[in-house]
Amino acid sequence: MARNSQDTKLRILKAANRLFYSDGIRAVSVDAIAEKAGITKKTLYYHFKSKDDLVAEYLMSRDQPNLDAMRKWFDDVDGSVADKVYAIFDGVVRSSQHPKWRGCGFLRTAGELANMPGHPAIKAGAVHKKRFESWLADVFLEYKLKNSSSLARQVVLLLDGSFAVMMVKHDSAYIEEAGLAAKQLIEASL
Amino acid sequence: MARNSQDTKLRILKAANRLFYSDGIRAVSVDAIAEKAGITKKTLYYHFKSKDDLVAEYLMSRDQPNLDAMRKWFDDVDGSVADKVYAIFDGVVRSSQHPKWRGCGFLRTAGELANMPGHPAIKAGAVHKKRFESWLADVFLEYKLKNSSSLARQVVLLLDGSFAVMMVKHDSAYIEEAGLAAKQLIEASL
DNA sequence: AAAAGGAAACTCACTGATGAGTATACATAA
DNA sequence: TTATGTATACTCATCAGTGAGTTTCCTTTT
Repeated sequence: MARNSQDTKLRILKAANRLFYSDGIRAVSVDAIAEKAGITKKTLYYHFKSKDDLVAEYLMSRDQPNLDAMRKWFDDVDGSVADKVYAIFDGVVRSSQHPKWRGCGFLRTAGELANMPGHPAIKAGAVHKKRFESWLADVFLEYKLKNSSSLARQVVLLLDGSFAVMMVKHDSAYIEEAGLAAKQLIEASL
Repeated sequence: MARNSQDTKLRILKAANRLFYSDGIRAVSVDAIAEKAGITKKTLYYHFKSKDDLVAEYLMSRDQPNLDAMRKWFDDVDGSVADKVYAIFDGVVRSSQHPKWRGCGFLRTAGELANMPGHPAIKAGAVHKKRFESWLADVFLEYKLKNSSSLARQVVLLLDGSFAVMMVKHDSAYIEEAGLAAKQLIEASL
């Protein structure tokens, strides 16, 4: 067994990632994560001071990868800004086909911890959403759209709306509909 | 203590309502609900066959009241359809000021139970969202808007997007922004 | 170069609390 | 007296977190 701190910590985080995203926060025990990571619970507590701490680190570790995925979908499509933003929604549609897809981990975690407003995991979610919104606003500004920051918020609302609706009705047509609405709002701001 | 079945069942449901909505599903124990209702756990299990059953009934009991609130906000405002729909978002803004407000119970429950796709509580959420969407579509049809059903979906997406974003960033400006987007989309369909 | 020491990374086995659900019995209204 | 409704007191599983001790590896001393 690797006696390398970074390696072990990463394995724990990876196990936490899979289990928390798949089953939720309170549904997953620290024992289950330790077992999945192939270490004992005490070792887990050596690397993370509490379950709450682990939850927060789990979400922080998702910030950059999620952002990168969105940007890639945007960048990889040729066309107008509206088309490129629509490509983000299309990327989410494709992701949602995967059997392990469970929507947005940030939103689901924040919803589950709604009675703990100051929880670091919720802050991590706020940071992530903010970074995405800022990136969008910058993009819209580059493309010389009117009301770039309002528009960015509206696109965020539509995207998170897609995630929300998908939790209840597992029908990706809603994501497409949100993409169309986003496209329309962007085109009206040209 | 009232030995009236309906009365007791209602008290249990009321207690479940408050606790589930406030703290989430898995964070609330059956013991806590029984205590809040002023009965013993055994009595609770006499009226509900399991915790899952109670969760489902909790959400089903919220369907009509939530729908009524939305309709009232819509009806109580004079103006164009766009104005009346905006009033719904404005109603949510006002609700969100209340310290006990925790967003949409249907979405939060569905998110928490995302690993149990067939759970009756998620079905109850789907029914509720569907009824709201259908009502909106009917309203838009009455007002002779183009693409009434698409438009209804877009408004639903914006509203649920508001709930989602509010879970993470407690800033009601997002609800207003969603309301403005909804207004704009509706006006474009006149 | 070899031994000693100490810190870092780990395990085993446990605690006290709490979880969902139940066996049995008693009370009340029809 | 019988069905309905309620209570006391339990079961057994699982929870987050910990106490005490062990292994590995690197550094320092001789």
